[in-house]
Amino acid sequence: MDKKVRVRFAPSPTGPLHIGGVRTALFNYLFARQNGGSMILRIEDTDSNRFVPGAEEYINEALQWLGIGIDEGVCEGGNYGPYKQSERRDIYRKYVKQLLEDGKAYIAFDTPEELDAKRKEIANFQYDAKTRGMMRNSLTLPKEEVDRLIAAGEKYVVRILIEPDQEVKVNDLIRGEVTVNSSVVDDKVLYKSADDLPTYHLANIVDDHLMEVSHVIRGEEWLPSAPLHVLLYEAFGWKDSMPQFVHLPLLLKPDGKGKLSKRDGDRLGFPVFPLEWHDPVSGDISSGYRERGYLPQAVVNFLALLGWNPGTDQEIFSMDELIKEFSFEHCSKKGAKFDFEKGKWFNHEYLINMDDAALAEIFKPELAKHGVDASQFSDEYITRSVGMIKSRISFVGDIWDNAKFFFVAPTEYAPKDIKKRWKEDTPETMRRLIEVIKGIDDMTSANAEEIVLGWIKDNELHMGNVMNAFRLTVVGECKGPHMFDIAELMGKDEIIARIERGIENIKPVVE
RNA sequence: GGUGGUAUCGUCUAGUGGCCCAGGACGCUGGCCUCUCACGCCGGAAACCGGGGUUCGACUCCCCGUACCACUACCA
Repeated sequence: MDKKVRVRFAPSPTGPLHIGGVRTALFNYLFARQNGGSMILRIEDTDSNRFVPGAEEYINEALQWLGIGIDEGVCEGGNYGPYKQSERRDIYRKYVKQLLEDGKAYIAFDTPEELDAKRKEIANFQYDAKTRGMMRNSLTLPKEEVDRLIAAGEKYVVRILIEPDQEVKVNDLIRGEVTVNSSVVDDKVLYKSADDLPTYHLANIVDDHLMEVSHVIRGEEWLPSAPLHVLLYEAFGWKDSMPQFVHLPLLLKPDGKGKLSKRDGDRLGFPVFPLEWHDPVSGDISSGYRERGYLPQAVVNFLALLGWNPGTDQEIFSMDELIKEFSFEHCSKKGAKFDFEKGKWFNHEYLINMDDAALAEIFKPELAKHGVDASQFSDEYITRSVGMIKSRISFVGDIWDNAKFFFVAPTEYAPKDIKKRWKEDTPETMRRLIEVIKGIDDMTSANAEEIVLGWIKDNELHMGNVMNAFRLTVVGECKGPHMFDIAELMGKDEIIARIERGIENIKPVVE
């Protein structure tokens, strides 16, 4: 009885894909994969005024980066194309005509100015059964006049004819049945002759029907127009094959009120776009998760948990696990405030659990960016160094800050650590330490540690002071991995050289 | 203003009438570990919007109020 699952993600190419849109795409994808269905990418470019060059390419690249696969679309092809609405004019024209002929819609000549005037004149003005009798349309004008106006090239729109006082029921998989009285839905514009294009509402219904979409999974902002869509399916006589509706809760601002917007990212300092976006008109650059050093799996995982939960305590999910566990029953009805700190934590988790060698590959370009020739170091050396520091980073970009000492000897030493750990007698102690290290044959971490610590103990030196001064000369500051692990990896010569440089360059802070 | 939706720790959330004097996670915080910074481990503070019902029993069901969100374009 159930038809094949076919879902669509239908963005408008009016700018970069917003993170909320990404979440919608993700849920569509998860549901499609879970049910062995198809994921369609449809470009809704029915507003010629808002077209932005590059936006469509951006959408494709972003979805690809995140691993949200598309089965049918402009790039992928498919049997239900074209997948770009601006290329479907002929189709829409045919269905507009059908509606007109069936008396389900009518032609209206009211100009935007006339409508504005009416809205000012009448409180809560709405183009509907109560008001259309006083407007300029094919219901009030004689047929000859209508024909004359059209022939004269007068711009017009086609509006749906809504029967008042009908109970319209929208069945939503997350919210249950929502009932609205048709008297509050207006005679929406379905088609505008000015650009020979339908509006979203008409195009959406026609395309979903023709593309045999089984589930319309979209943001909650569409819920208020869902009754109109139901009425459109009825007007076309497609009620029986109408798709199942699912309205996802919105992504909200972290602070304050309202939907998450581009501005919030700028204001609060986190990306609201998956990829960096260069606005072709304003030249503005908006930061992206990818460029910020996020792993796509972490972004996906984080987004999935915004509005959905597994019903268990598990929080880390691979895409495959999400596909397996996802369900609308466990989707929240409530909008979710976007919490950047939690997103950061997810990335940290993914970085920590990442294979050291894989992380090293990601890090190599960063090395080059900082003027380090990666070929100077063996893969093993790079791999082991990132392995040692990965527990203290949240982003790919943090690797360099934490691991640079493995590749470049410190030239500056942290003043606050000098103050705390570099005393008058420290240089002498460090000279003695060099002698001790020179005597170590096997620099393996545990062995070197035993010898050095034994020396500290036998000479009744202060463990914290000696070790931190040692660390200061090698790392440049008092932080980082276990000292003897560092020493093992860098080798005896390099360690001794660094201690010598430290003795020469570090001057005690005199107060 | 109108219509619709939603309402559990600061945030994401579990909870589908008794298992809840409400569980997990992020963040915050005390401690342990320790040569440092992290990680890790052990602890802590922190919530059922208000009022009426229904019921032997409500975080859970109903109603009212309140708050918040969305929509209210020839944009999507």
